[in-house]
Amino acid sequence: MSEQKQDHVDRILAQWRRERPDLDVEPMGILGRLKRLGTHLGREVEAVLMQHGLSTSAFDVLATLRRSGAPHRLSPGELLEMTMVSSGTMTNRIDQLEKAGLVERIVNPQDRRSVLIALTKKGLATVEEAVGAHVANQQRLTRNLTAGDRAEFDRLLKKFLADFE
Amino acid sequence: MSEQKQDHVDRILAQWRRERPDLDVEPMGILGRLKRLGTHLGREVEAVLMQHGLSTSAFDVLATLRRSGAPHRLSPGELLEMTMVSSGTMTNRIDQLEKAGLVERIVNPQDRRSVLIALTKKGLATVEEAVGAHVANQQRLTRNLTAGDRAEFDRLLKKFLADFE
DNA sequence: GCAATTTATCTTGACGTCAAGATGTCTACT
DNA sequence: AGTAGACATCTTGACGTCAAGATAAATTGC
Repeated sequence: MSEQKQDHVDRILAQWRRERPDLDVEPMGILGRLKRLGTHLGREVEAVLMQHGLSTSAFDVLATLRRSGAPHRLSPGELLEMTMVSSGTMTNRIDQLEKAGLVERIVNPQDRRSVLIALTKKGLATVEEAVGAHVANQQRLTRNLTAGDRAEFDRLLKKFLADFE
Repeated sequence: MSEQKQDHVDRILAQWRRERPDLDVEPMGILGRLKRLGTHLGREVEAVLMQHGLSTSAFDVLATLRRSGAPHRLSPGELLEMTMVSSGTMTNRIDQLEKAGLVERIVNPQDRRSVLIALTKKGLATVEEAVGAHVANQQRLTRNLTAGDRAEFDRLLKKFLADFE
């Protein structure tokens, strides 16, 4: 019972059912909602991080370094493994953060092919502040789901995600 | 019971719990999985559309025109309402599709500020073919979820999405 | 009718991303 | 030692996106 009101995606599906009744659009509903939700959430997250002078990309790198624990140093390759981006993208992110004085490249005397990316004092202070606001924002964004909804949603996301990683 | 194995996001959360036990990271798990899943799904979708010579962006516009029904014409403004992108992005998408001969701009004699974007014969043929492959791909991507999972997942997505639109 | 406002689309410049390949370094084997 | 291959990072060029503002046309109010 208590079918929710027709939303944007329902209208899209209704158009397809009228125009192409041969297609099974149930998966399209799920994937369409997932994509729209991701876009909305991404924008909400970005808005808060921007108040701390960070893009989502920049925050991702700083947060990865921070949660790796002291001394807050990882190689570009290690950062790459944790962030689903290409090597070129990571190089670019590190360049920007270095220009902003939030990380520094430290040569690795053991292996001169590689470098270590280290949080600077300023980078650590910035990410510590930003992560608090970010987590509070994430709580705000999920507060309209009940505890049961959140648990069930997370279970389904984890199961679905497991198909791809 | 039957807790699933630790995944990438679980490892991130474990790091945060060790480094910042003061933070409540439950929402971060949900939002993190949602983002990663969206990235994976986006790449899978793109791969199939590329086989038909289309980017996801291009397909979105062609599909919006197709499902609007004959004569498959909408103004840029109408396309904008349905696609969550900025006006500059839509102009660029239409430019690319026009160059490729998949749509054409038709002047609107009623209102010379606006134009109508129409699927060409080639555009219609392309999207009809692509949408079949796309829907089949979406079924493949969701086939590891049970019917019950899919219904529940869709319910939660719809409820969550409603907060933002 | 005419000016001010609103509407619809397009332009510009900046940013983040990727794939492909270049560069420099290390390792293993001869 | 020397060389072939593997490895780690960076460079390049193309693409899609956005915010902000430009342009042009329609509408409203006087």
